[in-house]
Amino acid sequence: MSDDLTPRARRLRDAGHKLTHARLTVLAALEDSGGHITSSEVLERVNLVDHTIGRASVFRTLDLLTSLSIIRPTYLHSSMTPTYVLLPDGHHHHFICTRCNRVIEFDDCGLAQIETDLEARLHVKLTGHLLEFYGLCERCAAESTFTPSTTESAS
Amino acid sequence: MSDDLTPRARRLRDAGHKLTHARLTVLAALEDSGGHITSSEVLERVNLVDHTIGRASVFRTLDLLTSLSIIRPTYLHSSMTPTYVLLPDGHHHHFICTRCNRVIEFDDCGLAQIETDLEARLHVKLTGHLLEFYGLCERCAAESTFTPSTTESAS
DNA sequence: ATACCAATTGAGATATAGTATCAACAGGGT
DNA sequence: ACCCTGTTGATACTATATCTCAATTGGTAT
Repeated sequence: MSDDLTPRARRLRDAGHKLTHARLTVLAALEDSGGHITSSEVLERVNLVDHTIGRASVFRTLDLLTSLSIIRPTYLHSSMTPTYVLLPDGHHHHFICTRCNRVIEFDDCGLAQIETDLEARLHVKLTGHLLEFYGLCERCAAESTFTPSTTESAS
Repeated sequence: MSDDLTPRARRLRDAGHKLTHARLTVLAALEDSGGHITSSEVLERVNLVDHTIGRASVFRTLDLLTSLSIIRPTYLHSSMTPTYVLLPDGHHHHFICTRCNRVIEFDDCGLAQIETDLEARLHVKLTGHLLEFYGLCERCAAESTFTPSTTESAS
């Protein structure tokens, strides 16, 4: 019963999953990164630590962690690869500039009450949430004040 | 100036983009679907209407619409393909069961005040938001009350 | 209408991401 | 230590998205 596990590792085990080397390595890679990491980056980090871990296991672990609301895939950059965010307390919030892809994170969301209401209303058991705001960051908003595309001077 | 455009088409044009056949077709496909549609499904629908429209244009349009906060990619099923949701009034909210992937949508979110605060605090211009709740739906919650994995017959 | 120009397109080759398969292996309860 | 079952890793394979660039088209000025 060595309980020197990280909280997330414990959640994995408590949900009935084995704490395998591959899974713990993926989890460590995610935690080291601090979140906002793509699957390719996870693959890369995992490979540095132990190149015998297969790609399939990494993807399987990402899916597993997602189903446990430990991480959540989201789109930040291209429409190709998801970026995984850690959900420290089951939730995460950020702002994404849809022009330059800058991400601003923040903590408070004031959704506790809404969550409670929703559980009762939809008869569901919530494990977390992700709140994404998007728009233009300060700089991009200023730039698009001039002209939409190729900032041509209006004569 | 034929203004018999859909509101979303107008937003496209107002943002300085051309209303091309390809773009309008993709937009129509999205609107017909009602949202929660994968890129493959969009491709398929577009192809039915006009098979001369290239894949690249479909993806380009999806990215463009995303950058305008007209749609938003999100993960519902696998970690492979994003599912696009329409953002009718710039926002969207849903609950996703992390076990069976069922999606429950709902309208109210009470985030108007939070949005206003955030704009002032982060000095950004918000165009929309996506609020995802996840957890277990009623049925899945009931099932996992018994045994984690092999829960087949509830006697 | 017509002409013009830049934004946009389409085709498909290419790159990238994720999945399927299955024998071999290892976690963890007994 | 043993066993059972969940899990793994290798790789071939499929699915998905991007790149390139000549050709086209939307929209505006004429």
